[in-house]
Amino acid sequence: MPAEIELDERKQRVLRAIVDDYIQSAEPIGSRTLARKYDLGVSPATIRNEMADLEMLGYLQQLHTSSGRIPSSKGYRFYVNGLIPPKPVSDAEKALIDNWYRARVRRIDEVFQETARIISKVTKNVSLVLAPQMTQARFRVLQFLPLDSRRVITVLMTDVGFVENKILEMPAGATFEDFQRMAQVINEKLAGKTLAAIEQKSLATIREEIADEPLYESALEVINRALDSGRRERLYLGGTRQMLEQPEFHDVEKVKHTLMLLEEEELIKDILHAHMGDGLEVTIGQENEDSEMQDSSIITATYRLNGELLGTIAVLGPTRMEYAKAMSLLEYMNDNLTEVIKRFNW
Amino acid sequence: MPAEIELDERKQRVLRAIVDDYIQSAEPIGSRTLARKYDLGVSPATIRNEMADLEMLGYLQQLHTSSGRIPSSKGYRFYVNGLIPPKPVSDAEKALIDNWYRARVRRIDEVFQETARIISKVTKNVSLVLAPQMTQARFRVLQFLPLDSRRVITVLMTDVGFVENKILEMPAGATFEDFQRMAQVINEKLAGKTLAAIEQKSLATIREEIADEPLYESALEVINRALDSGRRERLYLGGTRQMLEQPEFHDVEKVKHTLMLLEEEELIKDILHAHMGDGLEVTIGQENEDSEMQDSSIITATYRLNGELLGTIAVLGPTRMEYAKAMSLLEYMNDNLTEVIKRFNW
DNA sequence: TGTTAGCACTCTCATCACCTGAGTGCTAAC
DNA sequence: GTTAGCACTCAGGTGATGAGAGTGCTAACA
Repeated sequence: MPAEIELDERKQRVLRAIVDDYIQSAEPIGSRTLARKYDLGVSPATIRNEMADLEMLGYLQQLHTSSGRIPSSKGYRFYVNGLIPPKPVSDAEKALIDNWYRARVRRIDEVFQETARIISKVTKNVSLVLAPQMTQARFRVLQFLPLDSRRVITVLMTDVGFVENKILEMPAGATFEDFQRMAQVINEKLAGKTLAAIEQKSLATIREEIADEPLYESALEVINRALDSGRRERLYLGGTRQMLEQPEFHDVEKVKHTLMLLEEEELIKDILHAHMGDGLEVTIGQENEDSEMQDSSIITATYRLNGELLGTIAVLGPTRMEYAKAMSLLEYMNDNLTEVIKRFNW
Repeated sequence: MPAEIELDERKQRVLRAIVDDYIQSAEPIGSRTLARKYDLGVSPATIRNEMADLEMLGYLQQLHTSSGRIPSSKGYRFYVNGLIPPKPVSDAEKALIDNWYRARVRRIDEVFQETARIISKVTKNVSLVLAPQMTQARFRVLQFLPLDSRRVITVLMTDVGFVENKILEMPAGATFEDFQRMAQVINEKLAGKTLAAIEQKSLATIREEIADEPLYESALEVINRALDSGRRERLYLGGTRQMLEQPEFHDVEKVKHTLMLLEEEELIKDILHAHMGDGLEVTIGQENEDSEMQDSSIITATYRLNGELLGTIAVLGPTRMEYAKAMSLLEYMNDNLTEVIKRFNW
């Protein structure tokens, strides 16, 4: 039976009023106060009946016999799918956000850090930003630069300006020319390849060719290191302070629990990956597969550049969350992020 | 009147027992329980008299008429100066710490991040690590590398491998040779100078000389940016989760307060600078000048390399803190940090 | 037949009185 | 100088009480 038939128009109005109110107040609400605060055109008794029905159908729940109702995961889901009032990001907020970026962002990683910060600041919840892998970046050049008589700086660059560098000690017999030769071989082999395409095989052939050079091990290490950190997706967090504003976290134990969860970087990344799709995705309470997340909701948005999937931004909070606000903010930040990244000549 | 005369031996023993106990339990303690738990050789009544004296002299304080005593700032001070039981870092802990560094640290900034993490993990308090400025690093070379027909990568290096890089768009008429020429001028002027020594004056002369080159503004911007981030001391924080373990932070408001304080990066840096001296410094509760810190203690240690002041590491927590443990840990981390930094060819 | 008023009932939460336990200061005896 | 004893204080737990917000059910009404 489709949802449209399951809930008639009045039930929907009641449900919406309850969710709206609970999102604001974090308190269960009963029929009388609901009738007083919202103009539903019917008496508390009628609302009571509707509420009883809604509870039967699983949209509401009651903490104990005589307290008001609160929305269940199913209730929030219905609300998000159909009842949610639009709450677009205001022009003033947009201007604020733009300025913020301009003032604070200089390096590319700061883009992600600031994005996380902004999201948490506005939503007063934890924000997650998964920065893109750089496996699609192309190997540009490996350079050795003499530092002094016994040391060289190694610099590896890709076409997005991603740079890995290390200082190497020259062994006794080596000269700077040895390094130059070695660099030439490496550059010929790897130039233009994506980091993803540089596999052990191509490294092995290089290894053979330069095996008699001094320090060839170190040179390969620099490359490997660049590959490693290029493959690594970085996760940026924000809002571990802001979340304390939510009444849900007035209990220190809950705070601890959430912080523990957030420390599991791999787990968080997995969750974000699972939601990586197109556009906005909202996962509410018990819809989460992970048992740790059953009383949290997470909203994710995937950002792309030229059609290519780059990463994900997300808001994580209690199921009682300002979905409308968070959703439109994520949507805006998503577009914005793409723009900002473009500015960085990604 | 010197402290040695002010407190006779028995008073000292009583004070020490009280501080030891309070550091463990976080509860005020009274004469009877004190007599039961610690073998002081006298009756509760006698202890009561001593405690009354200690309170008169300002070493103890009472929250209300009939609860036990807790140490005052002055009490902690006396304890730290003379009564503190040595609590050296065990060999097992040392091994653990070493492994930790080895497993997690690859880049130089990770050294500081991990140091902060270790300190907070062991002390269950907030840790602060102020990383050294790089103003003493020497300008090594500015390089332009062609990326494609319209873009170049700019890389600026110092003798400690500190690298700043940016991708520049080439304007219509410019050629790569223009950049090479420009780089030559800049390198001649700046090579070997410390970042601190590169002032507006020398930049101005360069500006004059290359003013007719395309994109000279961008080149100078890269240099300026390197100077900026070289001058900036980075602050690493750790333990905002661990601090929740302390009973002092069972109240969410306190947590908020501390997190707010920690967000004031400049303030924190000022505080660390103020304590930058030689060796270990302990500042207890009301000894802090900042009014926000009156019920916190901070222990700082300054690390150096070849006699040169590099930075500061610190533990920040409630006045009730395991001073002995924190102090010996900081001392050890201090030495350790110097060693690790050396390994990075700083 | 759907809506509403009324009523009895439930449950949480705040308040108050009360008691207990841990602590104190003071005094007198050892 | 030390200690036992005693009267006193105060925080925190326990239990009773009542208010307030909520419910479900029934009967009356349009």
